[in-house]
Amino acid sequence: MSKPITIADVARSAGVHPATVSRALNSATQSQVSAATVKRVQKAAKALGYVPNAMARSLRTNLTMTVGVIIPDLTNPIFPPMIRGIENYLAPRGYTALLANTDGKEPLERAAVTSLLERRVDGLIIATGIDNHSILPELYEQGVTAVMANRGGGGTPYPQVTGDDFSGIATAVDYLKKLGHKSIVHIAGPDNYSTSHNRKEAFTRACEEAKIRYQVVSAGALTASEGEEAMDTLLAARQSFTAVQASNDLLALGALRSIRRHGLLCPNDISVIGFNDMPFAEEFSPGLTTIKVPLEEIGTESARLLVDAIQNDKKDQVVVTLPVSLVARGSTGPAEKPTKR
Amino acid sequence: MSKPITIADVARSAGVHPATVSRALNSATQSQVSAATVKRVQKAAKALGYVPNAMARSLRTNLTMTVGVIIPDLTNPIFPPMIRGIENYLAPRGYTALLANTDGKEPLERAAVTSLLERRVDGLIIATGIDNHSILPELYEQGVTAVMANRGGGGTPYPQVTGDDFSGIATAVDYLKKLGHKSIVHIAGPDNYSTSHNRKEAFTRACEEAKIRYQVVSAGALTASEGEEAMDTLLAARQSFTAVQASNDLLALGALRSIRRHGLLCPNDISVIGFNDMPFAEEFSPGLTTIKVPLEEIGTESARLLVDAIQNDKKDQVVVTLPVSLVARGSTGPAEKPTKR
DNA sequence: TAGAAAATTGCAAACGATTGTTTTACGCTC
DNA sequence: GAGCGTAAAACAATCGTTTGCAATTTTCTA
Repeated sequence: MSKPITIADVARSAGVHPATVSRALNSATQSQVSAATVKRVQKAAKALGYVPNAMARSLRTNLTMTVGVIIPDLTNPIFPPMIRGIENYLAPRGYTALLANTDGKEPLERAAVTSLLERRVDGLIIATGIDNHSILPELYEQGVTAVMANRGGGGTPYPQVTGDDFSGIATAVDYLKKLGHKSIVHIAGPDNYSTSHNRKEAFTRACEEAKIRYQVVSAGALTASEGEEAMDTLLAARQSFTAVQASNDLLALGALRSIRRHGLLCPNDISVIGFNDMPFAEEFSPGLTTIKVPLEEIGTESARLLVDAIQNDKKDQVVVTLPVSLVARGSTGPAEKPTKR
Repeated sequence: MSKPITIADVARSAGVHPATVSRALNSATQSQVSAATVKRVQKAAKALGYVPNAMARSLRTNLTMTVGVIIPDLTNPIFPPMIRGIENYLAPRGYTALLANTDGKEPLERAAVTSLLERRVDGLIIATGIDNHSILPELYEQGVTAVMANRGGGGTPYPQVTGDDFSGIATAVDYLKKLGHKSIVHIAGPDNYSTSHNRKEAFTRACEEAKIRYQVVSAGALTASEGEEAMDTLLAARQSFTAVQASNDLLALGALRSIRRHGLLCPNDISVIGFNDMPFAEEFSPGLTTIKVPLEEIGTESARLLVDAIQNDKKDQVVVTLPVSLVARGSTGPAEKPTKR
């Protein structure tokens, strides 16, 4: 930031041409330079504290070795593990991830995408949930390489990586059924999130197949407070149900709060089961039974697909569905347990 | 990625010189161009789908409008709020944050810093805790603009933004004293983290001033499992204490687990109080009494200082200490409550 | 209406790397 | 010792912008 050392400075100091410095410092072209000069150049570079200018390089090579990651909200605990997975795959391969938070708002998402495209990212990993806005087709048309993580492709043939929502929900419903529950409720998220939509669909299907009485309520957003509100209205209506399956763990958390606030006991009065197995779900009170989604693996796999698409110019739509599993904790128990109510 | 539209294409299409396009599209220089041509250029740019190349621009202007953010571990829940604060300040000012995870390991941190410097970030926000490694002085010597978030400057005069560890600990100790506790334990983090160190110091000082019997044990890392282990050994030694104050909430969480596993009750047998008020601390069982640190504000403030330093070339060491407050929840209660043990 | 001032626009040189194409130098063979 | 092949280094163009300066046009002013 004070004294910018360029390749020309190094060249002068080593007594060679800039082109030779460039070749000597790049492992792919080092063979074109005699071992002696490589040594000399490296020494000079180190002595001067030369730091290559990635922008100048990218301008010339048309490669930024940079990947944009678009997420709705970093404070939602399911994302950090995904990002970790992404970075774990990317870093050893020389790529850097550029994170962009969008709060799930379309204008912010547009701005983020624009900013990333201006920076000429080599590709995009998109994890924001909203399905129906127009960005995706636009991107696809522009020829932008991208992968969808934990969301659908919004009509585009982009590769997708998700957890297995259908089997997860089926497992949850089955588990509740085995515990003796005969009437259960699904707290769904907004329907324009592909995961919310899928889970809701999976739920109704699973219940019908299992011949269990069910009911679906919708929360306005995937947050604890929305979950709490949904449960409040459910309890106020004094519906008869003994278990709740929520579209994600935050909604389930809200449900737990509401149950507690109404003086009821979980799981004695109502069992609750979430989805995702977000960090700290086991610390809830009671510990949350949920469907474990391999979040970090979703990240890794997305990154893998993206790098593959970038490097091999692949265009085929791959859909990777990762297996999920039930984690039983304290928030679920047998129905009709002999208790007050 | 398919057809790169450049400023020259726009110029041709609008029938003007590239320089005019550049000026017409940049709000700072728009005044130098007639309103009519601005319109024409903008229309042409939109029609062609022109996306400016940020790298070419940066190369010329020597400004990337980019800030590097170095954190040890994104999955530690105290960081997402900080990052949110940073981005909230940065985004409206045209800056983009580049995140780098380092896992707290020095080699990874070096690699991250290198990568960021190659990308010519305008400045760095550093939130990794380890105090004694040599990167900081090197950076300072190189003239790199940086701000320390939630950590010390490691001997450099970089600006710092932290929560008020001393008053926070004092408040916690005072609170425990008022509850009647007469012997308390501090679970400290690694001593080379400036916050751990400060909190430990603050603790011993506060206890001595309050004339309370105290004891300090050290955890190997700031994780729940280390906290659990520390508490295990404490309980195994059957020390006489009625309250624990942990260096951060994760350690406190570990303590809660250990207490539960030993068949003891919190707060009846032992009170626990954490530090940070990380997200979901209130969901623990019992809800964790802790010292609330304004994490998001730390982020905002760090970003503010950094942008200030970048734009005004400031070099003075500012130290911002933000006020903290006690949040009382279920994990603390009166000492000597008439209960088993 | 000539001439000067002001407003536009065009020109061309950077910024710092990479890389295809020479040029130079060296070591052999015959 | 001339000719040739090859290795090593140099040359120069290029990537897409921005911006100081010059050239041109427009707008005033007297």
